[in-house]
Amino acid sequence: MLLLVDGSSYLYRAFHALPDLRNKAGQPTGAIYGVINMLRRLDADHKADYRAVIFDAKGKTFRDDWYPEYKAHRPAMPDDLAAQIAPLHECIRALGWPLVMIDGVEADDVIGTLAKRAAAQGVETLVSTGDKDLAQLVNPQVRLVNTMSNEYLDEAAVLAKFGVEPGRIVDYLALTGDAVDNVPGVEKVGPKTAVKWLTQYGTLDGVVAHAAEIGGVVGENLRKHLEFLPLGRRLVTVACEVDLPLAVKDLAPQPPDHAQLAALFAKLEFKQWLRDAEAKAAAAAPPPELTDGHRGSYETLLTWSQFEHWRAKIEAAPHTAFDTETTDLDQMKARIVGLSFAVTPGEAAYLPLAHRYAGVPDQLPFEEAMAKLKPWLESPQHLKLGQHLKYDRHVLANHGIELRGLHDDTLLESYVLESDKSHELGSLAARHCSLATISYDDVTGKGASRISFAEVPLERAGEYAAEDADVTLRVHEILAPQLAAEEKLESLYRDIELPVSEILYRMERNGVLVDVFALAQQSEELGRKLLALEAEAHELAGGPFNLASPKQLCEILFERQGLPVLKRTPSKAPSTDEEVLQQLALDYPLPKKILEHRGFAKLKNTYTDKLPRMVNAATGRVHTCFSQAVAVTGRLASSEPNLQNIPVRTAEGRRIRSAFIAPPGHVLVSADYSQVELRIMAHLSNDARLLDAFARGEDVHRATAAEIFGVTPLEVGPDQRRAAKVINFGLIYGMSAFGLARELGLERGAAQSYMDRYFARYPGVARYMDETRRKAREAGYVETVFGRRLWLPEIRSGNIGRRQGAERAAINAPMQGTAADLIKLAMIAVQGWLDERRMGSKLILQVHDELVLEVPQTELPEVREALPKLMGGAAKLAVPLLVDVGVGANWDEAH
DNA sequence: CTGCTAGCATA
DNA sequence: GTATGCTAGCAGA
Repeated sequence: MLLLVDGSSYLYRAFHALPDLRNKAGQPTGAIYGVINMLRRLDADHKADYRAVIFDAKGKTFRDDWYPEYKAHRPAMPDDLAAQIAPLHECIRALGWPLVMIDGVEADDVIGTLAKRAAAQGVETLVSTGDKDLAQLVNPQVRLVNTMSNEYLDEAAVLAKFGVEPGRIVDYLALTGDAVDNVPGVEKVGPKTAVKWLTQYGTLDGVVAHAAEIGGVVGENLRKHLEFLPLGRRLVTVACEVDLPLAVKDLAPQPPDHAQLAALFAKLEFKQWLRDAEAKAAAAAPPPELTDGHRGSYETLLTWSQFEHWRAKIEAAPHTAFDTETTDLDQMKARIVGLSFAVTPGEAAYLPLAHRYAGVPDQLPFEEAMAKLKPWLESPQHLKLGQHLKYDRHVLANHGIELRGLHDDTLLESYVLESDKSHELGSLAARHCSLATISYDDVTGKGASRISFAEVPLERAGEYAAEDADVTLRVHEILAPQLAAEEKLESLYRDIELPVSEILYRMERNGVLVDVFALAQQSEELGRKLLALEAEAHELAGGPFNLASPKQLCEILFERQGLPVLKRTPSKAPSTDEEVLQQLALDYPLPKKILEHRGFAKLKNTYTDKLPRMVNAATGRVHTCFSQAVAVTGRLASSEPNLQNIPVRTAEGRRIRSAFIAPPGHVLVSADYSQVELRIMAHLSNDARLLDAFARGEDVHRATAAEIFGVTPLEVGPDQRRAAKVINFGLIYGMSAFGLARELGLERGAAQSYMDRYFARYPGVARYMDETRRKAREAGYVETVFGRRLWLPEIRSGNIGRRQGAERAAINAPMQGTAADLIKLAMIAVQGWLDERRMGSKLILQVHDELVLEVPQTELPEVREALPKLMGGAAKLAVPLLVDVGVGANWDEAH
């Protein structure tokens, strides 16, 4: 398909139709905006094999020779329009549209000629124009579209619109005239009369032949105009045989030059398109050339004299990047294989201590070397930096060494600067230093054939390990100044993340005691229940199938039993998720069994079977790993095992929770913030009514229900409170009326009216939501109360779904993120207090708004009293922070 | 053996 | 309708 755009016609229309846009320099930009906008729409709507934008060129045309008055009445082009032509042409070319402008030939004639040639080659043409004259070109191979009104004209549509088919449009125009081009028609003859005459007499020639028969003033006018009519007809006829210095095949779309577009849009101040172009330019740009010529001064330390030389270096250095190589990725089990150090960029050393393979060269004796390094590693005065030092801290602890002087961690530097990017050292090296690094997988292999680092040949190991230390130092030297330039981010990093990293290390090390026997017992009971349910399900299904297979389940439910499909998965398969089964269970027996089976299977497979296997043989406890740099909002994540999703909602689930126990003489204490995200919403939005509700210590869901339903708090019924609770949570998640309706089982309109009433009663919240979306759009990020930045790269996406997703994340992130900051501050306060008093109580878990401690009985009164104060006082917000404390022999009781 | 989907546990 | 991590099943290597 050939797509031809009548640039001249749109340029004039955009200039007059659009408001007087200007950039800061005062240059007019409205017409450019209008035309580009249209081209972008065309681009999105049509996949053209060939395309061009055609403009009138300067210079006289053959029509001027025929008729000196042609277009003569036109006022000179306004300066503000003339000024937009050159930049518009640049934009069009940068967009990858061939631009055609031929001296002495009008745009219409270029279009007509190209369309005709295309048809001869069997190529269909779509002409985008705002000019009705071009209707004469329409035929089975040529259509018109007015991209401003989205009106398409094929032959039938031309007939319907004008009353004559395309072939007689020139006759029609000769009669009516064309005011735009100053071609006069018959006086007093408009569309109606022209069509009437043409219908009656066939063609213009027919009309002329019968001119004498037409009565009235218009007949008189026609006869006066007879002499001019042939010229008029020639003037309005588009020439389809002009000489063109190009062919249809020259009009293939070019790839857009996003960098050039970004430069143009920046100057014109088309901000949204600028973002888009920048993003695409970045994506399209060849990745920066990565250098790996930075090795060379890497030394492998195999003699005492080499060792002492480097020991002197790190003793004297203001700070040293260091890294450990180990036997295991499990931080509680890993043993040291070697250590690497770097003090100046490009210079690093690897100290191999425990490589074991056939023919390995002699290494320095492990114990002796570690003993000599221990004072430096434990010295708070000697500053260390590294990548993910929490891991190295564990590894050293496994050898009885307590790392001190931890000054910087590139993982956390990167996380605070750009939480949404990868913080893996190789990515940091590529992103910030344009360095290609050796990956761990390259060195050890991966999957089943992965070898232990101890088996990696010294030469290869030395390259890899020394490079790690070197690159860590280089990345730090790039990131540290970036942090230093942003006071809040620097404080977030140094005053929150670094101290929290140490606390997390201690929590992981503490671990949590699990009643393995109780879990085993529960596993067995669950196993029996599962078998029974499986048998019943097979009975109901009329044959055996795997209840855990959604695919097989679909077959049974929707094909064999013919149950209605209520929902589909993103891949269009019928969904069998909990919501669907719950609905089906109202009418059929099998879904109920599946639901029960699913629930028990989840508990058994994920928890009661797994947790006992995660108990560390040496400590007898479960040691989760808290990830400090994976959640974009600033939250922690827990894995291996995840102890932040231990069941709590069902009785059977809580039984698992009750297997998390305190050792003899101790209790578990759980302290959680009450409705912390809603309180943060009150703080951020500064909404008077919401602040007041919290200040008075009201039940906030009840208060919300009273406002929405227009009753007193005492009159609020349970369903009303429940609805208000859903709304309050929905607000935190950036929910729409659609989502609310689904959740509450209401009509969309009813949900909307709830939301309208909410926002009417809490106008500060409405304002805050709008403001947050605006800020996200303009800055590309939103912030927590403590200045943590949450980047939203998709907030300006052209894809509506992605953009709305980013908007919801923008609403949620400041609340979730502030809550995350807050509990981190609380952890620092609590741990500081425990340390100061040399308490035996230990922090063992954090679950987003809850801290769990293992507390000696003797310390219970003190801890119980202190926790709410420490956590509640972690930050001064515009609302009180309420903390609920529970105590028990196990986590379930404490909760 | 690896990567994907569906489903589900938590805040 | 936000943020995570983990499981089983399954398809393609």
